[in-house]
Amino acid sequence: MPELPEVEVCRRELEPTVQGRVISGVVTSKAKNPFLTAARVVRERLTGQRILGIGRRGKYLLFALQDARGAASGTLLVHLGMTGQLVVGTKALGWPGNGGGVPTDPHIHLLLELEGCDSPVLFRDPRQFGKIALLPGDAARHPRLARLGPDALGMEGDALFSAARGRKTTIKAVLLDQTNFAGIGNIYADEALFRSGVRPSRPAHKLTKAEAGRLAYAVRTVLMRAIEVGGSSVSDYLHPDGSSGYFQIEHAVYDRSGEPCRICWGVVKKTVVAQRGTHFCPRCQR
DNA sequence: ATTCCAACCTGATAGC
DNA sequence: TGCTATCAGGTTGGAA
Repeated sequence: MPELPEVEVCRRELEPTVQGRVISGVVTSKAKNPFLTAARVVRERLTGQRILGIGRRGKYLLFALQDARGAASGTLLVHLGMTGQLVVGTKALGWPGNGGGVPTDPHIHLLLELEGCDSPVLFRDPRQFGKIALLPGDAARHPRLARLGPDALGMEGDALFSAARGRKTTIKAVLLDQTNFAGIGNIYADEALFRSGVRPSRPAHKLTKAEAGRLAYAVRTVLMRAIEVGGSSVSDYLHPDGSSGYFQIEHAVYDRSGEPCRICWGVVKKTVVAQRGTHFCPRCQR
């Protein structure tokens, strides 16, 4: 569920509280899956580092680090996966505080104590699809980042047209492929396709230049709008009364199968495209 | 080279 | 009521 807008909102809200602060303590969970870098190494290498700021590449957050002497000392990479969340938390989550103890919530995989902060930064992820890695040197060369295409926020029609040209797969698969453009997930693929009137199952090579232009515009605007209203949290998709973000209120098709299309009043359908649940309006999208 | 699909994991829910 | 089966999804890595 966290896609580019949710990650960007997270970055913007978290940065002011961590920027310039020194990490005074690190706690990790026993879970194995989230750690691309061994938990012990994360604890040892992160302690004492200063966070210069938070960047973003697609759905990845990149914490720029500096050592005690003021030299750049690498990057903490965080991917939220599907259920990951980065929050500034307190004892409500079962952490005794003051450098002692372990969070009672087993889903908290990383806890950063910051000098001068009462509350630690927590990375919580029940399904453990999220990832934590510590990258020395040039983060961009890490395989996880090196393969990513340009940020989807800047998608241009021409670039989308060339990415789609000659492909035997569907246009939705092209949007979801992070090597083409980074940041689009299932929700915003469906929403952007709806806004541009393109059916998700359309063979990518049949997309016209005009459609590519409209779709790229739809991608940019839907991502920007979602960021504006705080993203959408649908990990709780069966109770979409919107506790975290507000964008799910504006979803035109995602998780709306069987409901009326907001444009034509036809029925929104759900199928499988690119091995994902896919929502669209058969009348508005051709 | 490109596309497809299983696997990773947990929690919510549908069905029996 | 309580159990089991199914599904959700981002990414990778291996198969087709």
